[in-house]
Amino acid sequence: MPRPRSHSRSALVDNAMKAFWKIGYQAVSMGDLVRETGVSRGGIYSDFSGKQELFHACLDRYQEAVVTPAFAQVEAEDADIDAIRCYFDNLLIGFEAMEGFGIGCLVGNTLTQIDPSEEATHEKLQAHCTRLFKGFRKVLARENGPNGPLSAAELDDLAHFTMISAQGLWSYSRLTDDGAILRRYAETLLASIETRPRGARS
Amino acid sequence: MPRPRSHSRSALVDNAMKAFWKIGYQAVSMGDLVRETGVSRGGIYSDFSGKQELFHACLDRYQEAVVTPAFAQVEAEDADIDAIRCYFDNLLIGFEAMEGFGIGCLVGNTLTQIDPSEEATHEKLQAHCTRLFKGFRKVLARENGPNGPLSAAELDDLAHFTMISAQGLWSYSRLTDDGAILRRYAETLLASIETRPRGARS
DNA sequence: AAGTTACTGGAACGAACATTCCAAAACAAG
DNA sequence: CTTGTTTTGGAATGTTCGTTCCAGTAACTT
Repeated sequence: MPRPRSHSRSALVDNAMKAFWKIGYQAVSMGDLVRETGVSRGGIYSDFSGKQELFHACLDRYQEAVVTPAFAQVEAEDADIDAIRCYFDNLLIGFEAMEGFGIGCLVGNTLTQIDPSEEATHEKLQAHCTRLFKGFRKVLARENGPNGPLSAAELDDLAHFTMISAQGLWSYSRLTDDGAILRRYAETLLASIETRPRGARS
Repeated sequence: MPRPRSHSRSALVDNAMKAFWKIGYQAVSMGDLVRETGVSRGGIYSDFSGKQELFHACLDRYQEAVVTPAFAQVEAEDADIDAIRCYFDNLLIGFEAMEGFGIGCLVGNTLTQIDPSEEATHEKLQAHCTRLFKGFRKVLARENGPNGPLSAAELDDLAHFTMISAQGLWSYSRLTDDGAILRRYAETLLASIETRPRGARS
């Protein structure tokens, strides 16, 4: 007898995520969200207690709908260093396909808009970075092999290096519309990374 | 006969800059600015047409009061690659001296809060990145020498690499309070850069 | 002293905001 | 159809925002 939902919760979150991504957490208004999601104010507030809770759901959705597919090759059990190359290559295909400036990474964008006292949000952002770190770290360790030239601490460093540089790439994609610069950045980065576990230096 | 100013314009901009830096362009309110600068609403509006114009003045002030001193060694006429090392080292001393999370770079923070249609702001951010790029580029070219292993295009790439990575470092300083990770990031970056003009590889 | 200018503190304003509320509409089941 | 439930569009509410305004006061000149 109850009327079923006319809007799906996941479609709501999906569109809201895109709005937060494009416009930014602070700048987006509930009016924007109503327009972009096609769900009424009442509908949104019946599913979420407010803007922040909806945003948290969007951060989770970002992980599963954006990060998981993009990062799948790196997180695969048998991934080698070419998976990292592939990950960056796919990012760049995205940048190059886009006209005008990029919109960056939702996590990176949010990072500069909240202050660390909003702990729940802050922890989600940290979790994202930890996820990337662990993904890279595992691949680099495999590439290094059981008796490779890199110590555990050096693997940590290199994985952090990769993760933070990837964030820099996303961030700079908002500022330049020259995909070639971004591509050469990624190539320089990959060259730096690939040299290491293959034993060119300690 | 006119009464002289009781507040200095540069102190106003200086304090406003800090507020924008800490709290963010979108999140800071005129009330915050009044409190942080100690200048009344009327005083602010008599010097600036509004929040945005004040912010632009703050971006300019950031260049001269923050970037210029921090970057002076790199921009010096006789700078060599140790100047770059020194630049990062000073950044890290700053990170390590700070308790809790960092506040990032005003430019990097702003980058994710405005959309590119605000052209005047966007151009100021691009100018900042160009400045860093040119500073690094000149040092790397000098280090490379007139007949060094790196071509002009490779010098461009490496300078972009350094600049974007520096932005990544600033950005990640907002997310971690572990200065050691940031320091090792910088060391890995410097190791990558230093290998190149010294001819270890083409 | 008077005159002139500059700043303050806060009131006032309209716009925009997040959130709440509800009458009407849409739908499903009987 | 009727009844029960859910969703909608938009009005209403109370807050906060950027901005304007001004009476009072402080500082300087003559």
